[in-house]
Amino acid sequence: MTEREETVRLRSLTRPAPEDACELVVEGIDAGALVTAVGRCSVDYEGRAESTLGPGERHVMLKPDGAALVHTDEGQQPVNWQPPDCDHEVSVVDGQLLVESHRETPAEHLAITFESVLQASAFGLTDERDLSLAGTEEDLRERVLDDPDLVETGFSPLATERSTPAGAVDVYGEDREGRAVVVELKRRRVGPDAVGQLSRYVDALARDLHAEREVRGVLVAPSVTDRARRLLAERGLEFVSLKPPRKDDIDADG
Amino acid sequence: MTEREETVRLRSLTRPAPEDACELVVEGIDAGALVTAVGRCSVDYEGRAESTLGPGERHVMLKPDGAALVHTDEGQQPVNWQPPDCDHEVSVVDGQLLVESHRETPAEHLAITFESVLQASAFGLTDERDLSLAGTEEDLRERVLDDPDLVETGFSPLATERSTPAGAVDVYGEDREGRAVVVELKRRRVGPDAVGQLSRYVDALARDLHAEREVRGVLVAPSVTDRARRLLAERGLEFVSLKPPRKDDIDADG
DNA sequence: AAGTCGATATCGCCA
DNA sequence: TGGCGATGTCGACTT
Repeated sequence: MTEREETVRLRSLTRPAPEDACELVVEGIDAGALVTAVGRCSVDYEGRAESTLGPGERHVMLKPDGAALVHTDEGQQPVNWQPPDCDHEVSVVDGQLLVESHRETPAEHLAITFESVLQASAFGLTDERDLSLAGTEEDLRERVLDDPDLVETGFSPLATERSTPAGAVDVYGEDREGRAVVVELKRRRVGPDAVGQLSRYVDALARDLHAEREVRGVLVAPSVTDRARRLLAERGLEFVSLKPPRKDDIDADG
Repeated sequence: MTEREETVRLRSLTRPAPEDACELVVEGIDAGALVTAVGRCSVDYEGRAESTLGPGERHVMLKPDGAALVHTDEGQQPVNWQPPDCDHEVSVVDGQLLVESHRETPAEHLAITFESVLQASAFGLTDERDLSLAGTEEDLRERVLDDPDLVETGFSPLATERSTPAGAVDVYGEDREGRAVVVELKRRRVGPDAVGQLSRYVDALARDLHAEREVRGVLVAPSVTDRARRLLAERGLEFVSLKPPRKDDIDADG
């Protein structure tokens, strides 16, 4: 006989006593719910670095995959967090709700101590999570492979992610003269770091190929900064202005 | 005459009608509250890239600084978001709660359409926000400046953030022989990118200084990957193993 | 488990 | 405001 148990969609408590908040959070985590607790708390972290955060009112989210987020009223990023696959422990210590999250490799521990809880909620969520994203570097690569002349008339792509001792080259190919060409793609305006990356690949490939073989390096991006342009020139590297396609462009290609 | 208005600490609705959810969210935003809405929704984004996300149950957070976050039940990162300083608009369209967030420079628009709302809350939060963090690259720099012999016996730091045509050098100094030394600091194990960064600085400084002047490059980090070690060797660069101090070490220094 | 690199990276600092 | 680099970056993919 099977007990038909309806998934608990929502449990919520307003200004709960620490023991009641603890029970809701524990049962929510056990049930695979996304749990939130809002209230005045302090946060201590120790792991890859160390941090302490004095008392203040914050929004705490515990996800069923083991992630934890502490958000203040400002900023896109959480002020403290734990990544997915952490173990959450919830308890009441000295009359205060204590939420701890821990993982190994690397060893990291987060402790959130609540002076008071304004609201605690447990949400049973289901999500297909089918995000469709366009305008990435991969889209730019497909654009280049579809029409290599956008890089340069007569350019012939031979491989993507071609490995070198310095890392994998985005697009490797030959120009109309048969010279080796390393293409580094960036979806947005680039600075000196991208030039360094391209330069590394060109150097590594020049060592790998026979010495007499010339290797050209081409940075493909919407634009470059002044400093990046100078570095490109110093190293004999080239730049081609190209943006990742918009969704409409991709559709039109079909 | 001043009306003494107590800050609304918490307003919350369970399974509200779209109109009621809309009112709560609008008034919450106007009051400078952190607003959350949990429910089944679809999300469309257009800006630096483009994305669509089909229906699913998610947690939406609107911060008083203009940030917006859409969290699924998985992952540390939001599936969609807007950065701070965006303008939020809330309305009911075709009987559905619609939350929009927009900014210019760059032009970005986020639209969240709710099929249903499980819970909507507005939290009036106050936070001193005094995060203390240790174990950063800055801590590592202070450790090196306090005891330059940790880099090498006789090393003399002359400047931090010394500018070069390729960017600013973390620590610039001289070795016991009077040779110029570029030190690049990293708080954690490094890969090829850090070698490229150091290499750029050394090249740029060698150009800037008189040609006969030798410029050494030293990467200071806890450890390096194999590939990074090979790249260092190829370019005649050096590595010194050093970690950022823990909080206890910093205290002991005082 | 570790290496490598992209990201709507975000964030802070400085010119 | 844009450039530049750090981040407890995260996340995906490969080895």
